[in-house]
Amino acid sequence: MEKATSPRASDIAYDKIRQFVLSGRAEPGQQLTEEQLARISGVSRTPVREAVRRLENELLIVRSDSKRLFVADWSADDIDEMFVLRGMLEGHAASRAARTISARQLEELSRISDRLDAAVRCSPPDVAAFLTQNRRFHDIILEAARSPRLSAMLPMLVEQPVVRRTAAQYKTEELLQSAREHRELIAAFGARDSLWARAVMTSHIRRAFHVFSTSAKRHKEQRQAND
Amino acid sequence: MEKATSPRASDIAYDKIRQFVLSGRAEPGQQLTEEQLARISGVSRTPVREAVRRLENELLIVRSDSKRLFVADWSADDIDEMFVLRGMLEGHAASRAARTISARQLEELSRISDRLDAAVRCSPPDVAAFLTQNRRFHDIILEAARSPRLSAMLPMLVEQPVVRRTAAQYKTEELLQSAREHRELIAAFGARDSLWARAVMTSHIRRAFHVFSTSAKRHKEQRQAND
DNA sequence: CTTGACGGTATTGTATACAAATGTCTATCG
DNA sequence: CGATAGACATTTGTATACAATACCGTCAAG
Repeated sequence: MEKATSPRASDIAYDKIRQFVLSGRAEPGQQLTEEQLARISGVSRTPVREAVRRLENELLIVRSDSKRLFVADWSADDIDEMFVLRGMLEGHAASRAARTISARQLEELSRISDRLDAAVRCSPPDVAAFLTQNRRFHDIILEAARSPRLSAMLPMLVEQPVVRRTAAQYKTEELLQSAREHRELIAAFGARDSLWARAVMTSHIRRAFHVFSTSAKRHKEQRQAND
Repeated sequence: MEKATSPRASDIAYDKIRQFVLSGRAEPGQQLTEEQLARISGVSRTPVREAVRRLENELLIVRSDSKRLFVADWSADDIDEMFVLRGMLEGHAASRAARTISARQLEELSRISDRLDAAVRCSPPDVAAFLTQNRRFHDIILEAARSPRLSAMLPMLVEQPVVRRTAAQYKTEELLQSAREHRELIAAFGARDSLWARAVMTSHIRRAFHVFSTSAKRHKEQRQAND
C-alpha cells in the first residue's frame, strides 16, 4: 500500500517551476527572480531556492556570472549532444538492466508495451498517452539498472525542445516503429542479452534523434516561409 | 587581472564539508546533521543546506527515506560502474575536445604534462603533485570540450575511495605509463583526431581502473592477514 | 518475550527579517 | 556628446525563530 507523500513546499516549488519552464510559458533566456518564482509556486523564497538548485543541476535554469537566474537557452549543438549522451547512458542502462531485471519488471514492461501499441493503433493516435507510457517504460529500465549514478545523470538529459514540440508533429509510422523497438528491447531483456539490449537502445535513441532533427528542420522551414 | 572571489558562506560550507567527507574523517554510512555541518563549516544552517544539495547531487551525501543525511557508502559495483561511466564520458569529452581545443589550451596541456613528468621522475615521486596536475589536465580537456552537460555530470564520478587510498600505493612504473598516456592524448589533440583521442582516453581510464582494482585487492588481503 | 502505542527529543522544513551585492539611472564633468 | 561617479532600486545571500516531522526509548497489553 502506497502512502501519500507529504507535500513539502520545496517539492511543490520544484514541480511548479519545472512546469513553468518546460511548458514554454517562460522564454529561453528570460530572467527569473526568486520572488517571482515564490509567487508562482505559492511558497516562500527558502524552498524556492532549494528547487532552483535542483533545476540548475538539470540545466533547465542557469545562473549568470553574478547569481541571477535565467531560463536555459540551448543551442543546436547542446541538443545534438544530449542525444549522444542519452544514447550512451541509456544504452548502458539497458545493458545493465538485461542482467538484473526482475520477472516483475519484465511483466510491467510488457503491460506498458501493450498500452503503447494501443495508443498508436487507435486513430488518431493518442500521442499524449504514448509519451506518458514511453517515459514510464524508460523509467522502469532505469530502475532495473540499479545504478544511483545513472538515475542521477539521466534526468539532466530531458529534452525541453522535444517536450515543447507539439504532439501533432509525430507521424503514425514513426510511433509504430518506436513501439516495435520497445518490443525488441523486451525480447533482449528476456534473453538476458546485454549486448543486444544495448544495441537496440542505442539505435532507438539515435532514431529518435533523427526524427526530432528532421522535424526541427521542417519547423524551421515553415517559420522562414511565414516571414 | 583576477579578482578575489567573494567568500560566500555556502561555498565555504561546500568546500569544508566536501573536505570532511573525502578526507575520511567521516565514516561511510555515518549520519550527518545540518547543525553539526554548520559547526564544522562555521556558518549557519541555511548555506549548509545549499552545500548539502550540491554534495547530494555528487552522491557524496545521501538522504534516507525521510531526509536524514548520511555519508555515502559505495559498493564495489558502484565503483566499477563509476569507472565505466567515466570511461564513456571522458572518452566523449576527449573526442569533442579534439575538434574544438584551442592552441592556448594545447600549450597549457603541454606545460602540465611537463610537470607530470617532473613529478614522476624525481625520487621519490611527488604523488601529491602528480594528482594535482592530473586533475588539472583532465579539467582542461573538459573545458575544451565545451559541454555544459559533461561539465555537470563528470563531477559526479569523483572517486572517493581512490582519493582516500594513500599516495604510497602508486608505483613509479604506473605513474610513468600514465604520463605517457597524457602525452599521447596531446598528440591526438594536435592531430585533431577525435577517434584517436577517444580511444586513448578510454584506455587511460580503463587502465586506472585496473590499477585501482589490484591495489584494492592487495589492500584487502593485507587487512585479512592482519586479523 | 514480542508487539504496539505513546510521548519526549532530535532533526529537518519553512517563513521572515535583514545584510550584502549587483544593476541602473542620473547628474556632473571633461 | 560621452564617460563616470554616486545614489537608489532590485536581487540574492545569510541568520534566526518557529513549525512539522521523524526517531527512539519506555511501558503496557497480549
